[in-house]
Amino acid sequence: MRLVFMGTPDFAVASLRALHEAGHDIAAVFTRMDTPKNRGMKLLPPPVKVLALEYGIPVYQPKNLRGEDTLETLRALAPDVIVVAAYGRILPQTVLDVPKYGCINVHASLLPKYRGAAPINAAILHGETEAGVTIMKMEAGLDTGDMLLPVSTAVLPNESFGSLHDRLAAIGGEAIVRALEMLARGELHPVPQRDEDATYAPMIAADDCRVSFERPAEQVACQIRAYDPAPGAFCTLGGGKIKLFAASPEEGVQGARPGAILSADKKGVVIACRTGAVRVGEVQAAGGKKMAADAFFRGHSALLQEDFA
RNA sequence: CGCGGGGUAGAGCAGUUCGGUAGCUCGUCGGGCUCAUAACCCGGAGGUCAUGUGGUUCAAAUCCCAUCCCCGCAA
Repeated sequence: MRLVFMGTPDFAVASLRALHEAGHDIAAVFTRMDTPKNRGMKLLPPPVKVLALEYGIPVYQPKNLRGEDTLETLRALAPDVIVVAAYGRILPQTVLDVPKYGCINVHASLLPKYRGAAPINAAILHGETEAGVTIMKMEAGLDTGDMLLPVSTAVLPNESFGSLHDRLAAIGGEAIVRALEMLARGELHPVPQRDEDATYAPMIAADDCRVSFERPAEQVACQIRAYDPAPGAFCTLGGGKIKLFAASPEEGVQGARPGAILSADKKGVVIACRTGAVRVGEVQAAGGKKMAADAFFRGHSALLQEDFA
């Protein structure tokens, strides 16, 4: 099957690799432009671009997909299908119409739940016990197309975003390869999404990552795990910003002042919430590296007297 | 040249303002105590203070210069 791949971040890399290793003829890879700004203004290529170049696949990084020249390029590539995985751009109808079999998306949720940009974070944030990947037929709406192949996986207890992300990326790679096999055999059966069951997972805003201990411990723990390891849920301690990682609810704590440090040892620091408490295994203060909470407080013992806020 | 914090013992930090004996908590090793322990007591080992064998100085972790590396913010 001759295809064009569109994707940008690490999640898409797994799919690109799987397709390449399955022997598909990947005529070209479309990805976003190198981000010209980082600390020190470094130009960073998207992960998908790095792998594509490694494979010797032509890479295109158009500013948008509406330009006539881009459309011409796509048509000239004559793909049977376009595979999209976290490309980060809405595909206009003109692009959707190019391939014979249309455009197929690898989406990291069990649709119709969590349409949108940050489905994996949303699954953790909402305490889901099941997550997954849905291979879907793309249409003009945002993740609204017919479902072709859903694959689910259990969310482990206290699992963080990073771990689930990597697993779903791998599952996505396997699923898209399988879906293309089924497509070739005419075995794919589109199933419409029930729009009334749909929920959205919008892009993560900086404020989403701010932790408030004036909430139940379960929610606090989910929030911390939803942004672990990146971008990192944060709060303040002793006037400084501090990120929190490796969180789990702590049993048997009640009535403590929210934000108070109840204990700190090798297993982490226990912080009181509105109801219950959370145990945080790792922290990272501004300017510092991520480290075990135990190690952090060994060098900042005065902060043990402060409250998280 | 986007803004900013940092590099000191295996880990985390203090010391740098105002140059003058290398410190703290933990780990580690040895010993003691204990029914026992991640507890407690005593003792020891372990550091070219990121690099330049750079500059200033009688003397630099500390002041000056250059370089490398790590991280937060912003995008």
